[in-house]
Amino acid sequence: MGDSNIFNQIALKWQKRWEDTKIFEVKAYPGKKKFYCLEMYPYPSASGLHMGHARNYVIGDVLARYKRMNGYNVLYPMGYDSFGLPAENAAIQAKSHPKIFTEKAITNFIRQQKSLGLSYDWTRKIMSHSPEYYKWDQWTFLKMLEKGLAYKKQSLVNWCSKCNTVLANEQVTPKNTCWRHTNLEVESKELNQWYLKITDYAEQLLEGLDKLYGWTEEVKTMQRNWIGKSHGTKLWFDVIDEKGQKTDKISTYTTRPDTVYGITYLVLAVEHPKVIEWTKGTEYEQKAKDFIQEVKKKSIIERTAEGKEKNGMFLGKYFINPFTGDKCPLWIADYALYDYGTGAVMAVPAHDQRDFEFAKKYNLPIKVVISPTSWELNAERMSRAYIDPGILVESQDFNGMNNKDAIDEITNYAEQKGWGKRTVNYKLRDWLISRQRFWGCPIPIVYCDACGIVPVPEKDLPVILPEDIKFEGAENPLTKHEPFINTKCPNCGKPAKRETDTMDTFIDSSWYFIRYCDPANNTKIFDSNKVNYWLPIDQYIGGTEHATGHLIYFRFFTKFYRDLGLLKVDEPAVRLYNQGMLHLNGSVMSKSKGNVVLPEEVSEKYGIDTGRFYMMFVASPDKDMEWSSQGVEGSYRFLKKFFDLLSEKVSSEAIEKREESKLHSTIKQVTENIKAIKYNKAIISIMQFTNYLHNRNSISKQSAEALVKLISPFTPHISEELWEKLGHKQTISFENWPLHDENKIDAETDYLEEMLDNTRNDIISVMKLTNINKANKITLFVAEEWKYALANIVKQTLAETRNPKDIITKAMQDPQVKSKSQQAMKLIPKLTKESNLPKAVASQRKEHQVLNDARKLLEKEFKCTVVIVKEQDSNRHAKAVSALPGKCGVLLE
RNA sequence: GCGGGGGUAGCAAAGCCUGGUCAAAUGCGCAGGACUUAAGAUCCUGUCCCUUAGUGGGUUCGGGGGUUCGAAUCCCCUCCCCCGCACCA
Repeated sequence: MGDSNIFNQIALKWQKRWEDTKIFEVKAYPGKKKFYCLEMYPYPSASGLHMGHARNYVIGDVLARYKRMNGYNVLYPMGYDSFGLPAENAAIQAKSHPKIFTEKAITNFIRQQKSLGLSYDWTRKIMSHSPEYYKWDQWTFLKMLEKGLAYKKQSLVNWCSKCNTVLANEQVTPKNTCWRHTNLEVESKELNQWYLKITDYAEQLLEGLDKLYGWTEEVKTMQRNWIGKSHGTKLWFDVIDEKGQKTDKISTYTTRPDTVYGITYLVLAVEHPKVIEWTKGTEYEQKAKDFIQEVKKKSIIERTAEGKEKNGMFLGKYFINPFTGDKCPLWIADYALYDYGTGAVMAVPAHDQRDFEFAKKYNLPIKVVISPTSWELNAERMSRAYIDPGILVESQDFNGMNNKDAIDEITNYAEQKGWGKRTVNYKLRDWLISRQRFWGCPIPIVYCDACGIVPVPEKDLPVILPEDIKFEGAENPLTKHEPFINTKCPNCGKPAKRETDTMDTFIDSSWYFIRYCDPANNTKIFDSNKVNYWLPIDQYIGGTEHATGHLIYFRFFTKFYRDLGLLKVDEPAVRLYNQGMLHLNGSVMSKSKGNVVLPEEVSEKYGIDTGRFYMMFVASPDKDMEWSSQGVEGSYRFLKKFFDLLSEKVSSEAIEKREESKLHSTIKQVTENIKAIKYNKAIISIMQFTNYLHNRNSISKQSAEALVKLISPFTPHISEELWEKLGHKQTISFENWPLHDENKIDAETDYLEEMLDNTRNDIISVMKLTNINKANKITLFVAEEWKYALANIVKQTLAETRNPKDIITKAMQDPQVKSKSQQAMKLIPKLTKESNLPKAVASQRKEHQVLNDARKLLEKEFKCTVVIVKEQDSNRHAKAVSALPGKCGVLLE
């Protein structure tokens, strides 16, 4: 391989310098404005990172660099989500230790990330597999235990046979597969596991969403759905035996208490404990067991997909509907979910589609209690449930009531009678955190025959994951590691056994962003002062795929620490940015698909700045984009042009007015667009200004310096180099961001410059056409433009009225203006914006001035006399027209 | 079904919030030209259609309708694509 690219050499030079001078290391600095910019920390995969990952990091890096230049104390850290299965599986295969794989991968990640020029404060690096970090996972767990938020229970759980562990609800895909093995369905197992009571925070997690103004609606909606709050009513019914004796109670949850008079049966989920209880010793016992078996064989998706055929079975029991006194049958059915509500459903077949289908299949009665206003429902002839609003019928005292009102009224009535109670229900479930795997944070619990479940005392933390382990098969080697398992009960000192399950790795990522604020603290989880200074995260960047997992968990943890009094914020991140995916050859770039572009390739060929620039330029960072090697070439061409221009063509002359005007509007646009993370637009402004300067073949020092600053967040290495070439000794990274001066932006000047350019081109064209290469005199015919006519109208109208709309109308009535309405209207906003008369006049005056300037410039350029006459000066105009074919605006003499 | 995001010239992608300066930025691609022995690189010009030295005219922003002096932009209807949730009682 030959010499690497010049940009690459520059990149290496500056990366080394940044590292040597430690310029990106930060400290909490109370009183100084801060900005916390964070990308979701990665799992350090052995395959390293490709440009798709790089895109994500560059989005944050650009912002971090921009904020630094705006005087913010910027916290921009990186770390590794380094517990987890891939490393463990690799270790199993190689009969080695996951730590070895993990740390090797991390080393590689760091090397790659540094090569991207990311301005992280590397001293804050955290790795969740280090005992210094996971000690505080354990500490947090103990705190939760203390507060009653961690508990152990026997329950049906999701089990992935490939991962050989249980999974949280959030880790099961909608297709009911494991998130890591998307073609393997998860199984259901009944296990005794540790849970975190995230449901205690359901309401806060829901309400907090309204405060997250910097989150997309998409993610907030997903979280709302996931939390799944609904208002309803709990109703309980007396259960009777065949003789009519009351034997038990059953409670149900409904959002439709207005339909209680239409209940004709009740179904329980198969998991409901009452099923076994009630059928015990009856003729239904075996049948029920078989039915449950049958249902459990099916996957959750088979059971719960909408439209699936519903199956059920009568339980041989009845209940009394207290509203009507009717005796109705109790069933079990596969469509009832044990997880939701109370695990039992009061069935109203006339007004619920699922109940309707079930009733039809098993010939259960259908009773209409809500009637549409304009026609009559006939229970026998219904082909589907009636779920629209209507008027109550067959509902005793509530007959005739609008069903919406009846929801409230009937609930009141039920509460009065003691039959039911208003409740709020959530779909959110508690978080199952036990994992039957080795490579995770040990759960700090000891089981003692005498004392039961005993937490490891805080002083004994961390419970360390042993290094001398042997993998045999896929099983967690901790279960056979005697020195780990065998311990003494912290309570009574007798021999006891340690919990061998480890925690879900999402625990690690639930608070890592807090630890960054105080990463090396070994006396407590973090220092509150430091954390209160840095939090909340001002800009969080990561994929939408975490919407209902990590992004809920980290909010939960934040609220928990807040309740412990450790920090003050309610929400971890006020702004969340979801980046788009990078594609190659039409599909998402990924190692497993084999369609990756590596940062190394890009660096070698073009320098990494080119890659950064290209990715930020092609599309808005939140949109998916396609990698195109030709596109990268284009960016490279531009950067070379940019680099040459600023290295060689910087002049010492004072900045010209027009250049200054363009410079200031460029500063304005770039700044606004970076702020809004519309980097693509910011870059385009930079390109346009650069191209403008390039055509003029010179650039003032003022523009040069501003331009280098403006581009520096995107192409930091090249920018440092140019900054140095411009004679600066300090890094550009902390230079003041350029400010634009609105007064220097002069649209009028820009417009007139364009006009001058056109005129110049006209003259050249005419010269060519007439074979004249030098004219002594050039006469320009400038149209007595509609502008003046319009300005007059505006002036007049303004004198009469102050309503811009009137002006427009009046202008349209003027035949002269109307004929050129399209062009004429272009000027209207300018003139009417502030409805102020002097401005209209001023703009008129200015035009004359500039025409004069134009004349001078043209005279200089063409070395001749230039005469400007109004087009209406018809003599001269006629002469011009006759001198050349067509209508002529330029006459050469 | 519910919720979210989209459909713009050969391709990618701006513009839409705040209607007029929009035949619509920018990049890629393509065509022509300059330079060169040549290729590459670089630079210039063009790139919806017709016409022009410049101007100008015509038809465009998924489809249809409306509001307006004026619509890619606002409103209504409709078609298509993507993504989340989904028998949640």
